[in-house]
Amino acid sequence: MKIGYACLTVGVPNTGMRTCTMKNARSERFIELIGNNLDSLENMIDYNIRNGILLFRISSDLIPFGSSPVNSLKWDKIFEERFHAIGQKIRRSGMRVSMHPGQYTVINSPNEDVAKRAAEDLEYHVRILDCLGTGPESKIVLHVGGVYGDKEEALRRFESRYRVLDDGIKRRLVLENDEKSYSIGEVLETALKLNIPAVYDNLHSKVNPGGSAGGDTYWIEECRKTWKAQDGDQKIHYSQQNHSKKRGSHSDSIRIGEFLEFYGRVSREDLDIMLEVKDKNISAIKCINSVAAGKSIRALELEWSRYKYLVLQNSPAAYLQIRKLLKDKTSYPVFQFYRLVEEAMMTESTTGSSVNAMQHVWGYFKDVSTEKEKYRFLKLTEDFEKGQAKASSVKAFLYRMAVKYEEHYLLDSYYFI
DNA sequence: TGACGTCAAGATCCG
DNA sequence: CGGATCTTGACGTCA
Repeated sequence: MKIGYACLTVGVPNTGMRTCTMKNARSERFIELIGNNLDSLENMIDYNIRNGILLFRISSDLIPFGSSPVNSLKWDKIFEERFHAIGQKIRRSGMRVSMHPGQYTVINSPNEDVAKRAAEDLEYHVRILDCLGTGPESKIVLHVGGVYGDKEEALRRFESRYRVLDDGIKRRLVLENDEKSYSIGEVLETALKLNIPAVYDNLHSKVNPGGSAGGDTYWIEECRKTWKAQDGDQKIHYSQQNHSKKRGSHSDSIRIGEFLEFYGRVSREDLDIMLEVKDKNISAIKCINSVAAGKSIRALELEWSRYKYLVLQNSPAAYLQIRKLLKDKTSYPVFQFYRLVEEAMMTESTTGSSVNAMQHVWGYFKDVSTEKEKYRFLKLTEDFEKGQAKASSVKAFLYRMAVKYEEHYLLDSYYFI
């Protein structure tokens, strides 16, 4: 059982994907960007290994214009060794990586040109995974596509287009239900017919349940039948509704109570859960810690070191409660811990509590900073208290200080995200 | 023709 | 000048 996250790692330096616009699309630029992106990928993989995250989706942005004729670079050859080194880390750690072309890769389009580009895009994704040397359990997730006024016909077109895809694509391709057009029931029908593993997405299914009823456990059980031995463990997507956005929008963070309720119903050793959530790795660690019974409290102390100044900023009351909660070193009060963190995140910070947190962070620099820096901090906090400066400006300054004085404890903090 | 979603590049504004 | 903030780009479907 693995829990993971998609594409980007938040709050970790040098993990960003860079790209360029069409008008800057030149080989030299590509080489520079790909080099940067492979470094970022490696940093994300390293981070995942350090944090026990063994399920990860690699961003499609790894190679700029990777599936476009604009990029004719032999990037697989040029960066062969880099791919190999990163692939080795993935394989040796037992990490399972996947990819997921976006909503614009449409294999069943009536437009032949669109379908052809979609197939090329799938080839691009396969090439990345092949370069990394990952096995057939390393999947590429795809949606069925559009409806075009005739779903039967659109499904038939998906079928015929699928049949002529390369075997290299077929051994990795898996089909996911979407929130608009193809419900999990419809996806399953096609998946069974074409022998493609089906990925159940709980939120998509809630928004687009299709005709037949059936809950999470029912559909996961049905999808399980489409996963063969060589496909690896069954994989699902899990996300939660963002209540302040439109239906189907992913939440900023995973609400732990809601997750554990779901997990309690569906969990099994041979099921992998890919989280789709805005705060990515942060929620992944939260969920991993929460389902690990009897982990050492050190795991929570590590989490506390990342959350504490953010909690202090929003809710000094929660801050004190968590400190109390973590006093008993023989306990593992993971649920209460994350509930208190969530409570703090829902609390609006006051000017006073914000300044208090800023001063706690400043404490790291009090003795090492220059006079100019001391003055700057004083001025910034005064301005903030008078409403003449934003909290983000003060925090940006504190972050630069943390970088300059290499305060790793602070650099790992969620306070700056 | 614009909304949809996603992210960063690119442009512009501000002190 | 640097940092913060707004706009654009790249993709295909659908109203």
